[in-house]
Amino acid sequence: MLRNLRGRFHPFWSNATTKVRYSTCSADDSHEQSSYVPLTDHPNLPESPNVSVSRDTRDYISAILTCKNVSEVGKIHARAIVNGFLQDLTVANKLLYIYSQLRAIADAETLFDEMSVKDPVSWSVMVGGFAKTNDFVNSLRVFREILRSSLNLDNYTLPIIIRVCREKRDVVVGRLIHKVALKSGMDLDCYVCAALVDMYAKCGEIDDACKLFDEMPKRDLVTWTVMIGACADSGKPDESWVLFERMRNEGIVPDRAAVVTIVNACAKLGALHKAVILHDYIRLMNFPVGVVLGTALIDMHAKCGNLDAAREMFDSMKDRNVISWSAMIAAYGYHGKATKALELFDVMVGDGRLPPNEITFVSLLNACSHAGFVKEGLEIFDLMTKYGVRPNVKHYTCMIDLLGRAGRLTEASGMIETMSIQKDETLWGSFLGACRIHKNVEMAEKAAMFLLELQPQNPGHYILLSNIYANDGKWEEVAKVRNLMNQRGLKKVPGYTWIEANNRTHRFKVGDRTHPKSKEIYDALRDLTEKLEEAGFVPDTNFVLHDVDEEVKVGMLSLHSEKLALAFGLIATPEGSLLRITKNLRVCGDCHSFFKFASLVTKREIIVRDANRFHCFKEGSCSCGDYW
DNA sequence: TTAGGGTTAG
Repeated sequence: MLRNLRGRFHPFWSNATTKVRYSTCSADDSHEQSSYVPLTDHPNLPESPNVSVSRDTRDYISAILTCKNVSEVGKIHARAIVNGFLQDLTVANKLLYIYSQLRAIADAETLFDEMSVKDPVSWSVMVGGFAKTNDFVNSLRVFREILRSSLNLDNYTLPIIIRVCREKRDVVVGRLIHKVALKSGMDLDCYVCAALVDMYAKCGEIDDACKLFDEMPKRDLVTWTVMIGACADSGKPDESWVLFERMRNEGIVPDRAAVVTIVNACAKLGALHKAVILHDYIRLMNFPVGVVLGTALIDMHAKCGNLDAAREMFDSMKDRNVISWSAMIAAYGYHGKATKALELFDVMVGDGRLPPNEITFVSLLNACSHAGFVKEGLEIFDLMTKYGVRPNVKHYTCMIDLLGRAGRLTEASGMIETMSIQKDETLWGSFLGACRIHKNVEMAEKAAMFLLELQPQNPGHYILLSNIYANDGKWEEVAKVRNLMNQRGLKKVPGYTWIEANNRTHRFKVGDRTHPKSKEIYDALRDLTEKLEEAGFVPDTNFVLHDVDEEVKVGMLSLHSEKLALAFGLIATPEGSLLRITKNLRVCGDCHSFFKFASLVTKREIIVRDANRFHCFKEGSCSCGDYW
């Protein structure tokens, strides 16, 4: 834009560099040198933009702020040059700012380079301008120039650059910047601290995030919101709920972003009762339910097991975007309702206004995979390219899952071999899972080798491989894998199961004896196991070695956290009522059969939330369509 | 004059 302005609006542009002009022109003599020309009458100026400007700085500022596009800014920029107002840092900075807001970073950069005098605001705006266009390299470059200069760090630039570290997931640089800021002796305000907490949390350093949050003398709404989201993202959504309550007790009223964050945390918690309370609160407070909050509510209800409430929310929304549609399609998918997911997709594309995106297709393929809809899944996979969506590794993973679960291992293997994109551990994990279900040791070995190469520090892969060998009676191989795991100092971290009973959430881990009703729980489990055995339940020995370390601790019984939660649910809720168990692990085959028999024997409907799907056990059947 | 937080999958 500026290149176009040269020579067109001011003769100086055509025969000298701007740097010379600025170097000979100080704030004191600017008017004298530019011999003021009325803004509206200068012969070289184009038609007046549709904004009111005057010679006064304040008028320039307000005129700049009314600009809706770069062309309008360019016209005011030209007038500022002509009338010598570019010497005014307030005007120049505002131009820089508006260029960066409009993502015209090249124009901002040209102006910045031409400014002979710059203040901290100019630098800060440039750091932010590059960050806004995701040009993190240049954003960091400008920030480094600030560090090298005599300029002081300030509370405006720091949040921007910390955010850049967050986006790059670069906690090393983020931590370094934090240290430099502390060393400078400045007081870090809420903006900086919120950015730091968020950066640490998104980089997986939740302990650092918590420490900083706890040490803050004062916290505002955004800081609380960041911490609530951080807990949810790091697998502690129950703590998000406690923090939200604490925040409100301190008199801080949540805004829409905070509400979306806690709704998201509640979705991860999978607590039906809390979901109801939260939605009631949102209605009571009259929070406008726009697209974002509406979509978060769809997701929350669905993940808390209430598919009808999710659909009701979806239907009530005035505006929906591709995320809202994808969330509803995904919800049908992990509830085992592939037909509904496919129908909704047809409605979405039939309307034609919202093209499906990558995630819509992942959700659809997942729905097909969980329900065993191989033919439909293959059709959807072919359809993707028609909508301009190129299959990525996640789509391929769904396809491997789909074909693998259906026992079409050779086809799945062929797809892996011919795909041109990089294979990741999830893809191999999916294939390995299928090999295990269909007891193909040879293919499983191959997949496991790739997995161990990709993630040598993941104990889950070693356990899976040793279980596959154990299944095949290859005890020497089992010992080798176990030894390798021990040599590398790897131990499987036990997962937790949550169950909601009487409006409270209880958490169990394998062999847990910390619950106050522990004795009753174990008695109930023993009784139930006896009844299930009478009804024909045989423990699945394929999973004997699963979490073997914990099993040694609890003796001969395979007390997985899921089973403890189920036993607690049976004693804590009235007979005949619905049981909802939400968890963060894959339900193993043994537990899956255990739930199936339990629903038959206890006449209860049991809903279990797995890592990424729901299983609804009713009178000995599972509606999820998952086959084990 | 410049700054921080929110929605879908895996």
